[in-house]
Amino acid sequence: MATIDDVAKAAGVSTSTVSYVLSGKRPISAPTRARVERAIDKLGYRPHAGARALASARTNVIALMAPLRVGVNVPVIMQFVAGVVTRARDFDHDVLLLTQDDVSGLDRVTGGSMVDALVMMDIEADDPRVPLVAAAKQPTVLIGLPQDPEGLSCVDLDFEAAGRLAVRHLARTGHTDVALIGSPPEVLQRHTSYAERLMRGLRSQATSSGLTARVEACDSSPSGASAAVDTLLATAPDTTGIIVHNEAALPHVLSRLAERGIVVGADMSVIAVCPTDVALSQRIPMTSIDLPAEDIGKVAVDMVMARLEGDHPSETRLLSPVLTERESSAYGPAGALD
Amino acid sequence: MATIDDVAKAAGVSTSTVSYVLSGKRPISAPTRARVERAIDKLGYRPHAGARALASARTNVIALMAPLRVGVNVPVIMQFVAGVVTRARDFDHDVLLLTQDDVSGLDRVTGGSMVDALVMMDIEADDPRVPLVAAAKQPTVLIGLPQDPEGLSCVDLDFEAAGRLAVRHLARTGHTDVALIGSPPEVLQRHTSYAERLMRGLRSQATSSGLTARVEACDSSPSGASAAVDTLLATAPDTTGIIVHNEAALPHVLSRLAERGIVVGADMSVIAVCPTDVALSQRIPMTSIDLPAEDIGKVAVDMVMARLEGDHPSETRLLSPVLTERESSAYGPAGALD
DNA sequence: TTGAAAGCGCTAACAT
DNA sequence: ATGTTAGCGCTTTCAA
Repeated sequence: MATIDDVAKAAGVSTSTVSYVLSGKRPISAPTRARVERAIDKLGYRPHAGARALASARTNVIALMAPLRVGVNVPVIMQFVAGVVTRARDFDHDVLLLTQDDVSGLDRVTGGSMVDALVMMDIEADDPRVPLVAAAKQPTVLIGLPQDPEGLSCVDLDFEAAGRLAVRHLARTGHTDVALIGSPPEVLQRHTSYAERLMRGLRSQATSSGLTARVEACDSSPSGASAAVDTLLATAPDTTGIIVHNEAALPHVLSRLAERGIVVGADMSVIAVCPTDVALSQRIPMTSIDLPAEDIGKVAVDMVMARLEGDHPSETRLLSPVLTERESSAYGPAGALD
Repeated sequence: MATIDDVAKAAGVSTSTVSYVLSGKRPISAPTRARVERAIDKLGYRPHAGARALASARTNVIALMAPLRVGVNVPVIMQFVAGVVTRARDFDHDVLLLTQDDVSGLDRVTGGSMVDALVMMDIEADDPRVPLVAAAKQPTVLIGLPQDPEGLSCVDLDFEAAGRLAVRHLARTGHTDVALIGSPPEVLQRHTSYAERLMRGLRSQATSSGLTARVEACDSSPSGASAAVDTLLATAPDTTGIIVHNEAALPHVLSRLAERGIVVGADMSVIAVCPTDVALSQRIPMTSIDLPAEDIGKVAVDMVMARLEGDHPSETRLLSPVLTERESSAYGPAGALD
């Protein structure tokens, strides 16, 4: 491998000149620059990442800590990851992938200066990783919210607003008895923040809109989804509006409703909270509140890069939910209220 | 951040002693080792990854190039990724994630010495990435097979054997007219190797077992799956055995068969080629040939590490397919033949 | 506009 | 069993 000295020699300049041609951190005359550039690609020169990191204290790598457990919303996670990786490249950074159950990985990559910054997904209310990254010298952005986001940078869909929006929409379209079919019990037990935030918004809006709102946890399996639907209809037979916040269970919920002879979009209004592509690939196009997973991943990178450049303060950004009406919802028993 | 010199000072030894305590590359007396270790965790010392890479020409990072495009078998990809990441940690390596459409990333990470080795997924017959990695100084393992695997390290399920195995099983259980519902047309157009290999095995076995075998490409959407089923039953109404090699389409294929009043496991035998967890999460437990995605990811790492250590030659490892009978298959019109 | 040279923090050959 | 020291390849002051 050619080194910067080889390039300097070949171009008849000093090593620092080559370095500055590469970094653009000081003006270089056109002819010099040309000679250096020619030497660079004649030799196929690539700066050595380790040497660069050692000298500059910059790695051009960010860490992404993602839940790699198989089974839970994998496609959605991939959308976040894709957003992060794509945007990182825009900032000339690569992505080091860490898994959730490798908490010691945080120490390793931050302490060992392997990365310039971190993005962490799937934050729980009382997440053990948060104190670790708060103590690290690298800036971190969380996708999701811990209990106390004070002093941290976070980004997520505003799930509380999404809960309110969904209920408000159902209320306005004449529904009086609504229900949430939500995350699997395990997710709730871990107090994963998005699940609880959505429930909070839903309950508060139900109260202020004067609706009854029931909540069912829902295992993502077909049988789990069937059970949730059956329980719901047994205990609250007057329900005419369902909010589904569980991508994996959604198709099974719809199947079960169909099996029971309930026509979605007529007898029952169903609003999904999920990425748009998921909403569109169901048996009928779903009225949904978009979970813009890829965008959130990109915003996370934007935020972490901003903190890396200037001394931006930490901030929490909650993206406003957008509801799009499609074919799975209709007016309820009370009719139009607007 | 504490440096190795700080540690040496605190422990009253030389820097090299600290280095050797860390690497275990030469014997250290028990008391010395103890003093060094105490100093290390008193200071919270972490070796600087860049410095280490510069001095040792080892990064302890491997690159994983994975298709991050949303939509195609994402959960299965995640299983491969999980296997790679997990096993890499066993070798004290981290994983740098590259995406397929970032071909220049290969140059960047190899030329810049960012990684010790590479694992590449989703290999196409004439993959443009293959010549690049073949020229790199880092060893590479491909998950999948290019047209000409000569001189390359590859690992995959033996899809050709899987195709044969599936057909042989159907033949033995009395089926005479079988069909493949396979990958989406895009995948076939890219000549993704696994799709073609499975078809080849299926056709050759059909010939030697004297069966008729029809092949349908199949878009992963519900409507694509319905169309494939409908076309199949229209053009080959005597079909009693179907092999499905398309995880995403599988549930929709089963739904369509059910809609048409065809009872899977009685009127129609269906064999799925997919990870076992996918086979088990269908409406009925599927007879399947396992795609051991996580294992394959692990083997890929094992192979790449072996090449990194000794001077192992390149090799291609094809894992033997295993068929497990469950409830989706039964004897066909010709009855038991064994 | 360019060059010289001092590190960055570690590893490993060479000594003892 | 341990210490000394010469790099590894780059960035960035300091000088010109």
